[in-house]
Amino acid sequence: MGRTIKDVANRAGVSVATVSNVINNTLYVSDDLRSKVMEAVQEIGYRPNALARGLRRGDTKSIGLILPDNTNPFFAEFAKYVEDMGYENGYSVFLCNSASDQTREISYVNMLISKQIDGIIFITSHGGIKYLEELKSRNIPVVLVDREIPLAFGDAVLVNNKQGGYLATRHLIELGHSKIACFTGPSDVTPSANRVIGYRTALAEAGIPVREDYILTGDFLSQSGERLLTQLLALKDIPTALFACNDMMAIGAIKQARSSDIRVPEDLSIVGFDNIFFATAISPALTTIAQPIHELAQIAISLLIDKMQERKALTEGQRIVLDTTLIVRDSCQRYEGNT
Amino acid sequence: MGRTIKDVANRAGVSVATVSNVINNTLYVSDDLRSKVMEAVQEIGYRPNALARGLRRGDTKSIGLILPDNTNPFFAEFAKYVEDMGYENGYSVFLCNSASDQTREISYVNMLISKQIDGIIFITSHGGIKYLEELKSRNIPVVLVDREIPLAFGDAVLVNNKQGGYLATRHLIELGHSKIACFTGPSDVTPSANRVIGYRTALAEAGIPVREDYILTGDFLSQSGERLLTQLLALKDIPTALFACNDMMAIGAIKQARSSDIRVPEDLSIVGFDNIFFATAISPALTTIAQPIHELAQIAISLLIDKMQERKALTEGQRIVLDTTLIVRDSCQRYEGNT
DNA sequence: ACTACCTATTTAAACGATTAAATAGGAAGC
DNA sequence: GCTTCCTATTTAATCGTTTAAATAGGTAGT
Repeated sequence: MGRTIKDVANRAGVSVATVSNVINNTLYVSDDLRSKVMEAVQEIGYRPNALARGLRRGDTKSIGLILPDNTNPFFAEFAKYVEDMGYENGYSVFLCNSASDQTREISYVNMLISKQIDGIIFITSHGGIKYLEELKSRNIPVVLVDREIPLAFGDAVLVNNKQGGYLATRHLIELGHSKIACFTGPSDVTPSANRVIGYRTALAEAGIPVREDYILTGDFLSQSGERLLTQLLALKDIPTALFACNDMMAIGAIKQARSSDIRVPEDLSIVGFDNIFFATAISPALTTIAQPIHELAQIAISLLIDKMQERKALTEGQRIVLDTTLIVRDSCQRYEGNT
Repeated sequence: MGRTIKDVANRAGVSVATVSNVINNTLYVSDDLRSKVMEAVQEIGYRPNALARGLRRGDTKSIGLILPDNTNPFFAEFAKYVEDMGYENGYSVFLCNSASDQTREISYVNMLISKQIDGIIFITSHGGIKYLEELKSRNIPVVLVDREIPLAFGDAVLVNNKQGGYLATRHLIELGHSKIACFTGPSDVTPSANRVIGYRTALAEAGIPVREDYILTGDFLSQSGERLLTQLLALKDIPTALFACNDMMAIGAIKQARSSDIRVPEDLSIVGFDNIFFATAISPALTTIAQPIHELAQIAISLLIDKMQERKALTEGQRIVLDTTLIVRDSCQRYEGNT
């Protein structure tokens, strides 16, 4: 027993067009036929084939969400909001972890194009724009999130990372620190680059020379926070404060500090970035820079939905920048030592 | 300019069948035509339309992943493994958060059916099997994970939750505790129900009477751990130990304990369940029951892939149960008080 | 030289929907 | 009663593939 529109039509004794019109409410259908159709739909448990429908209509009500790693609470939360708002608007979302690997990003973009998704939300880790060009030429809307790349088209929802890095660093300076280290992310990922710029700006403003050996490059994962802290402790002149470019590395650092008998915040003050839930759960609770993640996701998806529903040629994209805020908790302390 | 197989065929001066045969390597095509086709494909940037292909072939290389909340690190990790192995096998995955809401689960199942996914990995929160029946009748493979429901068909990959609950509780008993509370999840979710059974078994075995007022029901979220701990502290006879049915609630409890001036583990020993990454990051590091999450995901997806590729009528499903292990960290202490 | 048989390629029929265009049947106007 | 005009419904084209069946062209066998 099939379950196609034709089966419904046969059973109800009408044409497929009528069934379609009932289902989609596209044309007037008499009450008589309408109820016959609905009955037949129930009886055989008919459910429209979205492939056929999409092929004909030219859309799929599916979107792609490409991000580095859904396991990072920041992205997890973001994904959840996107999925949630997508659901409310009738879209399903493909989860695509790029693992910050460009090849994989490209491969996912191709897969998504092939699957005819209606739009993409993209938290990229790489600067390349070749594949974005292709999306443009196919008129597929894209919203770039969090990580800025020179955009030929598409909207971008960004966080003011420079301001965030500045805020974090200034907080430490105001607490009397001058030996402030920085854990950054891979250099071709703009968010952390900008956070470091903010860091440098704050130091410069305070007349504190930047020490390049205090700036260590990690990969945003907790383990690299551990590793970098060990590296930091091996320096001759150990810093008294640390700005980690994301919370996961900050948490890794705290963890490593604990096992290295470095007390936080007594021996080392730490500021993170992201304000993930676990920043409140660990001990000491992490002082951090909050990204407006809900707003970020909300804006991203509604921009995307707008574009998807317009259906006209894509226009030059918007570029929205959101501010960050400093959240003071227990991982920082006034520096009392001799400077 | 279109980008269909027909455009490729025209440009290469061959029929669409030939193009298709080149692309899919289905029939022999002379080197001459083959290279002409490949060239044309490159030139116009052709990418097969997966809708049309799926419609014709009867599969989509997409699977659905339904789980309560991708924000919970346990599920996040699970999702990541699934996505990863899916990717390696050419499948894309739809992320579906049910928020433990049955209506939403059903609605997602319908959506997925409509989108013609090839299979579903389902971490359900509810016992209903109506929709599973429909999947069966449509011959869509399902793998149930972690949460057992009477399964008419489909495979199930489970964790021995009774054993886990038992292990956790016995650990506390061996440390000398007898007043042991338990934070459980919603009652119609089997994993926590089974964990509680394990808890009761261990108590019974040690001859400790079960106190029903020590068993509190939460919802697996960290906030409910906080709330339940407050509730617990309001009791006349405050327990000295706590078994939380998942790590998130345990973490919530630790957080709340901290702000209630209850020391962990000095005043209260806590065992969690799941062994999420953050169990190691918080302080005190959480003693917990580890679920073999990687294995769980790995088995789930490979069972699913097997079924999807067999393409024959679904057989009675397998039921695989994995064991848990106790991971001792710093959140428990020997009870020295007078019993 | 004619049939027989391959083999490389093409033709055309699906797949399951949507929808523009065609049709049939009634009501209304004269 | 005949045309005209609606309106409810159906017919058939279409979306972009895959693939079974048809075809054409060549080689070999006798």
